Amino acid sequence: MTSAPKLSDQLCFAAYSFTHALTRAYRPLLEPLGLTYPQYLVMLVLWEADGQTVKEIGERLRLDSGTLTPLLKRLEAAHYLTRRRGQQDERQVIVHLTDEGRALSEKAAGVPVDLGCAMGADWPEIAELRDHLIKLRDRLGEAGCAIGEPGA
Amino acid sequence: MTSAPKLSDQLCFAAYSFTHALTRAYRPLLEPLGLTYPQYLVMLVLWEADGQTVKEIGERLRLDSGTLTPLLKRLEAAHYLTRRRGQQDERQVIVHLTDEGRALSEKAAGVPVDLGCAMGADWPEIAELRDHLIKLRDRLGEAGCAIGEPGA
DNA sequence: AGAAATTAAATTGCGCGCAATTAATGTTGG
DNA sequence: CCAACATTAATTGCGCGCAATTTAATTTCT
Repeated sequence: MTSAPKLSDQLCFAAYSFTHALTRAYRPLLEPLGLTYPQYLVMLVLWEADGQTVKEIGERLRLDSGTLTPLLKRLEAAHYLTRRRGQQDERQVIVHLTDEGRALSEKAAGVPVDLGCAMGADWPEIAELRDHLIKLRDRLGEAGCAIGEPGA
Repeated sequence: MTSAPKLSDQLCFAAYSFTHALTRAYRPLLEPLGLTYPQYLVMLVLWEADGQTVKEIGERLRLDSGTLTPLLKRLEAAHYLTRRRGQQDERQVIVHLTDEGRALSEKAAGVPVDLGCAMGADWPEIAELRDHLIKLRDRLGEAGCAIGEPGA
């Protein structure tokens, strides 16, 4: 009875330390590109579809404007993208890749390959892991378990 | 050929967003205890074994003194622990729980249960997930794949 | 049309996480 | 013994992540 409840903490720490190990592994790969890992995620989103609003990028990455605004300003200062107010809706800011930002995607092509290699890249296992993580993440988001209420 | 390499990025983002969802889920549970998630991790380590050095805590949690020193100072200011230089080796700082810090472990007993509940708590699945994450984390740490060298 | 509510982004403040450096203590080798 | 080296924490600087607030633009309701 005393050992079972700890398991969720152990999973959480495993995820926590795994994520930090990941961003550490990405660092040397992304440094030549002049990107941090969160900046790389934003570039991935834009490479997939250019011209998104801050809100759209935030929904994709689950980040808010408090995180994204300064991050996007840094990417703008690095000349990888531009930020312009939408003309039909002046509230939103539309983010466009520059030529340099678009070109970066080719230099970044090797990154996921190297990363997969560093992880051992057991492909089916990795796909299964990803699906479990996403399932649990979405379940946490719904918070169907009276979270916030003190435990019995 | 274009879809396979993206998989590692997808796993990384899954882990990244899962970890953030986790700390978000912990927040309302830990707030009544006056702890952040990293602070909770430090307390877990000390509840397991009191009187560890900063280095030992850091090895356990994979954090360095740049992160731990200010964090421990906050926990000291909250009267959950004390920090004293070791007498046989003045370089190291030994961290001891206060009575209040020890007592906190009882108030925190419900946290992993609530968390497990919020995740759906399919126990065997969670154990498997934890083991996979730790295996990949440790594999990344070894970096046996010429990481840091630009990809072909 | 005009007031109230809503939405989007920016701003502020705080706590990590980590690289790089510094300061102080210990250890080792000549 | 003492100089070179190693180890432990602390410090500095920067980039997230997020809660809370603010500002500006748009929508909605009457």
